[in-house]
Amino acid sequence: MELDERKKIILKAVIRNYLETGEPVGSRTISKYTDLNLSSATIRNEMADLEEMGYILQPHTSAGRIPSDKGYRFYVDTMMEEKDREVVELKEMLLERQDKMETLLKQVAKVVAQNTQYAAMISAPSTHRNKVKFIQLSRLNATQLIAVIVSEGNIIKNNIIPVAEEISDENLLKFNILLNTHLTGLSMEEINLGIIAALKQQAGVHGNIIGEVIDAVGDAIKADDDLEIYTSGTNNIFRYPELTDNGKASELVGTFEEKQQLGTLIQETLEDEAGTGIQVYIGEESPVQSMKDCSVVTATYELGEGMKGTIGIVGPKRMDYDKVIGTLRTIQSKLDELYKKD
Amino acid sequence: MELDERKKIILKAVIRNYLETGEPVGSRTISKYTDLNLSSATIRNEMADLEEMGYILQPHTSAGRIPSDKGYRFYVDTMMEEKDREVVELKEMLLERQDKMETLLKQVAKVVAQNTQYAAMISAPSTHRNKVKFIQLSRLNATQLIAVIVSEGNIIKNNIIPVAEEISDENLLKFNILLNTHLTGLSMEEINLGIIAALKQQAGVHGNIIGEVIDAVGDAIKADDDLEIYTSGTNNIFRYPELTDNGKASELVGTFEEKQQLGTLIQETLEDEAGTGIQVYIGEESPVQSMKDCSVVTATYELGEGMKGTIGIVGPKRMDYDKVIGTLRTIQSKLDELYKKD
DNA sequence: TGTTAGCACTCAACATCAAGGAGTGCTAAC
DNA sequence: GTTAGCACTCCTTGATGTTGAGTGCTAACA
Repeated sequence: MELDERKKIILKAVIRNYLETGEPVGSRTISKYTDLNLSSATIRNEMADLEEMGYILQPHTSAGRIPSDKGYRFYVDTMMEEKDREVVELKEMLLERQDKMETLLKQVAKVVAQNTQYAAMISAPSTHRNKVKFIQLSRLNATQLIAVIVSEGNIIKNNIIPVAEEISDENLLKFNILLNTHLTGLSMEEINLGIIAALKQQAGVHGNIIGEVIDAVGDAIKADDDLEIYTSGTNNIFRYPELTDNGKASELVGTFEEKQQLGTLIQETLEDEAGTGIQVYIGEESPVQSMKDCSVVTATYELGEGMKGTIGIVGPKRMDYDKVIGTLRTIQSKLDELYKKD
Repeated sequence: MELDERKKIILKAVIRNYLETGEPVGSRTISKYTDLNLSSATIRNEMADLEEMGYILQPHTSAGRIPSDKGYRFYVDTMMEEKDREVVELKEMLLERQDKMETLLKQVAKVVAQNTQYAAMISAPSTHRNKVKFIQLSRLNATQLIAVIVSEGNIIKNNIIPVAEEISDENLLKFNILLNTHLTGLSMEEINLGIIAALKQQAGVHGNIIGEVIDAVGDAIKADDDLEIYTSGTNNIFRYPELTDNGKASELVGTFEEKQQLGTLIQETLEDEAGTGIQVYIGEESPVQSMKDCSVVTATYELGEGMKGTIGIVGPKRMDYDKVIGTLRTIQSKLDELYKKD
């Protein structure tokens, strides 16, 4: 069977109505709601077809129809074609320039959650392809050095390095020059074994310390990998009974607190990124188990120079996709602007 | 009326039974449960007295009794007298020495939550009374300095300082010596206007920059105040219907995510600290609105030298106070040990 | 051939009602 | 002071009926 024009109109009407009310929608409603001028009986026949085709389903025999995952998918796809540039006015949107990346991200998550009334999460931009901008070793005391590593985007990392023997001021200065000349401007991937060997050689007798230092630098960089994710509006899930019934709330709250599983979502988004960087996971499509009853919309944002992160919105399948996608687009561009002012 | 010995026994029996079952407990149950050898009728009379005195209450006319806040308070107080040193075996307790304070705290929260099956939170130890150990200014580029401040306990803070005019290497070195000689060993409160004025004077022409630097140092220290709190096991609240019915879950989850309100709890605990550093807030006693239906047990822990933080456990009023307090005691001593190995 | 009116049917939701039972308060007897 | 007995309360549970929204099917219509 084919999804002809009339079926499409009816399907959209069913979905749109369900998004608004959250109640199963019947044939009579559609008959009045659309301007097709068809009787409820005709609509019923079409709806039976749509059900057979898997776009809608009945919670029980004598109830109206609700969209299936496949139905939502159809809706999202056609909707995204139609209004690709819908601008959404954000209430109380205040994203000031923040020194601290952490504060900025928390703020973004909060704004997104408040505007959409769904749960929001945001991952810190990966520093993966980031370049080292500045390294400094200082002596904290006889047995400890402190390494400060600054990368593009002014992400600062510290690490305390224990050392066996004391290092003279002279050597410390030498190390600093050595490290900065050799490592500045390199991305983390580019610091390979060859460079490390060369550094060790030039460090002479204190070569072993250079080893420890490089390890520490590696540590500092890896530490960033262990997903910094901020969430906001987790409690918005309680607005939607279908997410919180039957103990589902517990799982979802757990996922949002643990953040580990959110990482897989972020990962997935970053990997198969489409043109606009916005993706919609409906129900079973979601890579996260606890979100099989939700829809998840993710967007990659960019703070320039490959500093990519992900924003995610989690809500019921009957979420307001228009608004959510619009909000994410707006946020994307706001973040873009923010960086350009730099 | 007086709370005589028999009444105490009955009250305790009621509470203990209610802690186990979560159901209102009737006179017949108590008559069998205790070894008082009293008939249910006698118990009934006593229970009527206890209700009049406000220790227990009836959900409805023909139901058994449940403890009131006052009842719980009595129970907790007498219980804490009796077994002040109960040792609780912690399952899977693995607190390894962690370089990163953050990782350690998250781990503690997780261990506590898993062991007690309640929601747990932990605040980072305050660096308030902490002493400056090391300050270093470095030049990031022509217009930016980076300040690294290390305090006792190796808490590291960074701050980027924008500067109008470029500073020579020579001056930078001078500044560093100046800052370290004057500020090292001082607590944050001790850095007063007098010292700042003296520093500015000695800095000469670049005095204004010193001002900015001090401000940044202040910033770095204040930044720590904005409560680093980690939570774990928030979803444990779903184990207890009395915490999640009627939309209460939403509020609680919100509180745990926002963390701001948890701050007041932490604050309160740190302020009126008793001997053992453990406090119990039952129902209305809690300073946090959303926890008026919960009990909260908090404990201050110490990582030596005035580095005090707070651990909190949030659960239903019918929580297993014995176990919770035992767990907190154990954690307290483990953390103490951990620091001593330093 | 597509559309529609009509009708019997289904089923969740809701209200009503009775039975069961846990527990109480009170009274009178021990 | 303690206890047995009894009437009473009120939640809980399950059964029963009613309502209403919505369906599928059929036959008639354009």
